Amino acid sequence: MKFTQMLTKRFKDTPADCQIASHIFMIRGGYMKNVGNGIYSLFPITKRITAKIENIIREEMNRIDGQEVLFPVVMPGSLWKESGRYDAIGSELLRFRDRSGNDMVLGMTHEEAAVHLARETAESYQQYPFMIYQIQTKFRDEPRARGGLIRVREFTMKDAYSFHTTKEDLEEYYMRCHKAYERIFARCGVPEVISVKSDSGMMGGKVAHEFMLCTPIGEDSLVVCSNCDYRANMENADCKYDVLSADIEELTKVATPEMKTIEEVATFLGKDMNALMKAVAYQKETDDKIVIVFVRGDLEVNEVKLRNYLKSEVHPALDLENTDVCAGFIGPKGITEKVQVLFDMSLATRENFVCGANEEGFHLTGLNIKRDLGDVELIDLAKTTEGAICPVCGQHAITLTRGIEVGNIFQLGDKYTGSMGMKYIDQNGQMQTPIMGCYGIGVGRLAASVCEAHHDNYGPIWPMSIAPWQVQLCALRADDAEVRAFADEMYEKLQNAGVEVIFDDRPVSAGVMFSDADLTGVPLRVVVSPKGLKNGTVEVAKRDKSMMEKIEKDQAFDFVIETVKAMKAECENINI
RNA sequence: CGAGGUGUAGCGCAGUUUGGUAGCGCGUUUGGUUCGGGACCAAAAGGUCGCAGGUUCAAAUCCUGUCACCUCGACCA
Repeated sequence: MKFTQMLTKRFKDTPADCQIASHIFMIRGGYMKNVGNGIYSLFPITKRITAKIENIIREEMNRIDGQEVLFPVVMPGSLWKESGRYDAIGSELLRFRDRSGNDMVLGMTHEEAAVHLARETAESYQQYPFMIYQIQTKFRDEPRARGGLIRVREFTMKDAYSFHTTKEDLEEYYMRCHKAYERIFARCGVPEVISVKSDSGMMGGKVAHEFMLCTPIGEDSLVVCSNCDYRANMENADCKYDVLSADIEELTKVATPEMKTIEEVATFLGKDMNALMKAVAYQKETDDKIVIVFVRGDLEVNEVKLRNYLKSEVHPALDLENTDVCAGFIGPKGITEKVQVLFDMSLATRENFVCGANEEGFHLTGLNIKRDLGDVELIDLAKTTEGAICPVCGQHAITLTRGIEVGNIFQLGDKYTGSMGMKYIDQNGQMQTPIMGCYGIGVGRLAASVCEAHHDNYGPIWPMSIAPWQVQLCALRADDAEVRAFADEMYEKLQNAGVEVIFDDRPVSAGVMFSDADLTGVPLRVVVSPKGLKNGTVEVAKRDKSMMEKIEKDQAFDFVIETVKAMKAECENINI
């Protein structure tokens, strides 16, 4: 590709709306153009990167016996009504009507389509197991797109669906897929991507993992044990606590006028935050009932755990009028029966809690759960914290970090095959429901994540495996006859040798050419200049600055070929 | 959905307080001089100031509405 012929434009100034590195560079470097909220057109440079990522994904999916298919982007709503998700999913599912007035949806994921495709096709146990996948456009009407390609509404996704006759077979295949994902991320130049135990969310199913690139700009909070290999998304990280023993005190009512927040009460009574019992109020979406969650004062409620326990969407309760609870002084003792009350596990860790007295201006001290409340069910509903106890190894080794979710895998079980009536005939001639797994990777998000992981102040540093081109050939002074002739010949020879070359043949100054090359992020750069040719050399440099050499011009071609080959091999040298 | 912010040339911005008919830098085009880290000189093109309505002799500027985009939040009773 010659630069002079390419549809591209770069910007010196950081666009006003960009906050994170990948977004800044991908706008400044002319990688993409915003079309609407969370919707982008991709320029050739980005299409080349995503095509390479897609090929790596395709190779790895095929390695685990995946069969590539293509589902439709637009589906009849009736298909989604079969699984129940037409009504279960909120407004992120874009619904519309066709000219006949039929309900239609834009595909945001394709479990329904996968079951639809397979259910009349895989009739016999002999056809199992199998996996089908596609690489295709998804649309999710996200409440808030952000960060360039990190969170968009329309995006390309690889989504795979496996079908099995036994749980053991699903579990085994799930692990194969886990390994394939590790290979994909390693080959794309981000071997640091980790898998964490995750909540299955709207997908349903029990076991799920997310693949996360750890970075401060990540949208998810991750819980990582620094002592063992326990890793989980904050959303469903298990909690474990030390138990503090103490002499049991009397239950006493104390005046705490105007003390409504945990901090105020703790300070006023001279107690630690963890001696308080905090009440957090929620409203269930299913029946609008108010739920009060009691949790230790130093902890926070994990709403995902709460949602899963209640099997209902929950919202912070803003209005406690007409509930008979005394805002600011809510306590478990003598609380109104109009609300549902839940107790977090953390309340088992100590005695003598301070809690609201359900009376304006008063709290109770010395609350002993067993003595004062009887046998109450303690549920794990809290968020874990930095330095907490690891639920696996038991050490105080929990650390919190943030991550971008670049992929996920789920064991779905029979959620879709069951609801959509998929059956096969087993060895005994009996009708059975197969079980499923599903496996996704966001292609554009992965590209942006690689940029997040590999960039410097001047632009992205693409790994050789997914770089838009392998070599950037810069002709400094393309108007110089000798330079032009040498660069033209080098371009020709490299192309003939199968090397992907972007040839900057513009008559621009060195500064412009180098800045643009930095933004392009091609891993190997060859600079042909009058000065160099006078000394009989061309310059060969790596984008990551780990190499810069002057090579005899007669040997330059061979040197570049060898270097590209070595850098490619380095990307493929993974031990998974 | 809640709060805050911003909409003026392809990009970055000034101008809005105090109404007077739009400007700067980058980029683009043309000509010339330069040439190894975003060169210089000269000339030129490019904007119904997000949109709609209102006030006024006069609106980018004031008022009302609306749309779009950005950031934070969606939890401590």
